[in-house]
Amino acid sequence: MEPLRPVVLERLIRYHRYLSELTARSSLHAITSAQLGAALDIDPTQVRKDFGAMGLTGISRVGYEVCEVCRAIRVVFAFDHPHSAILVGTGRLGSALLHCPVFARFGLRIVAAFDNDPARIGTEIAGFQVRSARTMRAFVQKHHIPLAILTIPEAASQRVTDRLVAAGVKVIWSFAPTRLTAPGGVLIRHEHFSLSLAHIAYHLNPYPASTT
Amino acid sequence: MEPLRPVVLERLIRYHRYLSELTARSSLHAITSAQLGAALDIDPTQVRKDFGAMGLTGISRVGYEVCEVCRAIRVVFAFDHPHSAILVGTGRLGSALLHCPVFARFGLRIVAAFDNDPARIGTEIAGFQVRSARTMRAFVQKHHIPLAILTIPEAASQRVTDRLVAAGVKVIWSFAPTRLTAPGGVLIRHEHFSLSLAHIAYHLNPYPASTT
DNA sequence: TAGATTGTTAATCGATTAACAATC
DNA sequence: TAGATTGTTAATCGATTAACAATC
Repeated sequence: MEPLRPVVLERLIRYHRYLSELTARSSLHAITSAQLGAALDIDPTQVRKDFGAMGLTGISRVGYEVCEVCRAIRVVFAFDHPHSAILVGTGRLGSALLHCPVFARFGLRIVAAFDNDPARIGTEIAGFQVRSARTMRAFVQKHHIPLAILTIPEAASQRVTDRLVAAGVKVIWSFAPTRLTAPGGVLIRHEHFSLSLAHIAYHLNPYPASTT
Repeated sequence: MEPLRPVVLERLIRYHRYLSELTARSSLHAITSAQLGAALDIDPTQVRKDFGAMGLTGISRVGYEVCEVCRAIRVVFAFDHPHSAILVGTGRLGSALLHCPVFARFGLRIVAAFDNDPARIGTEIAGFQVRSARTMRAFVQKHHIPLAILTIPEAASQRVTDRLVAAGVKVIWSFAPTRLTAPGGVLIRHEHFSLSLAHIAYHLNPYPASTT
C-alpha cells in the first residue's frame, strides 16, 4: 500500500466520522460514493479513489459496505491500538486537554502529565498526578513513549522539544505559536491558533474588497 | 488587489512572525527573498510573488524593506483595527482562551463571555463577567459583534450557531469536532484537534510501511 | 562595469474533476 | 436486459518551482 497523503488522511477522518454517526443512527449496510460525496461535499470520484487507496472495493449498483469502510479507516490510523503520550505543561490549556476524552477515540492514551512549577507538581488533574519535569526523560525512556503533547510557554518549547527528542520521542504535538525544529524522522505537529486567527481577521477585514 | 488565497495568507502570517522577531532582535533594514525563504523553508520565488500580491516592491541587490513588509501584512489582516468577538461556553477550554493574550496580537478583542450553566453565570473569568446565554442575541445585535468563538459541547453547537447567525454574526470559530453549516457569507472556521490526532496516529502506525 | 536580486513568464508538479468502459 | 455504479484513465485546474530578462 502506498503511503497516504495528508490531504487523503483528512478526508478519511471525515468519512469515518460521518459513517460512524450514520451507523449509530440507522442500520444502513451500504453507501454509494455519490451519497457519501454529497453528504460531505466531496467529489464521488475522489471518494472512490480514496477507498481504492486503502484497498477497498465496492460493488456495482450497490456501493461500499459501511462497516468495512469504517474498519479499514480504523486500521489505517490504528485507532484500536492506542499509543501512549505524555502531556507537558499543566496550565489552563494543558489541563483542558487532560480532561478531554477525544484522545482515546483517536488511538492515543495520555499516561502522564509533567510540569516544572513546584506549586503544581504532586497535585492531581483529571486523575493525573502531575510529575516533575526532571523525571520526564527517564519516564519517556523507560516506557518508550512515542508522543509528547506540549502546552508550555513559547520560550521553553524548543528546549523541551530537544530534550524529548533526545529521550526518544517520535512525535511532538505543540500548542505554542513558535515553529519548532527536530531531526528528520521526528514529526512536529503544530496546532497554531494564529493561522485561524489570521484567516478570521482577513475575512472580517474590508480592505482588499474596497480597493478593487 | 486580488483576494488572497488561504495558502498565501498562511505564508503571510509566517513572514510576519519571523520578521517581527527579527526586528525585535536586530536592526536589519532590508531582507532578500532568498534570506527569508531560507529561514522559513519557502521558495524565494514564492516569497516575491506573495509580496507582489500585496503590492510590495523590492529593490534589486537590496531586497525588501522589513518594516514596509510588516506594515503591509498588518494592513492585509487589519491587525491594528481589532474586531470584537464573544466567547460562548466557559468550560475549561473556553476559560483557557479567555486568559489567552494572543487574540489581541491578531486584531481580535474578546468583549464578553456567555454560558448557559447557572452555576457559571455571574462568575468572573479572566476579568470577564460570565453572561447568560439568553442575553447573547441582544448583545450581538446591540454591539454588532462579527465573531463568535464556540467552546461548547458538540451537541449544542449547531443550534447555537444558528442563533448567532440569525443575530448577525459573520464568523463562527468552533472548537467542537462537529462540522457546522451556515448560510453563505458566514465563515465557519473549525479548529479540529481530530485532524491533528489523525495525522499523529497515522505517523505512529507501522501498518502501511509493513505491508509494502 | 559586474554581479546580485527582483519581477514575470514558462514549466513542472500534484490534486481534483471529467469521461467512460467494465461490472453487477 | 437495462441501468446504475464502480474503477481507471485522461483532462483540467491550481500551486509550486524553474528560467531569465530587467534593474539596481
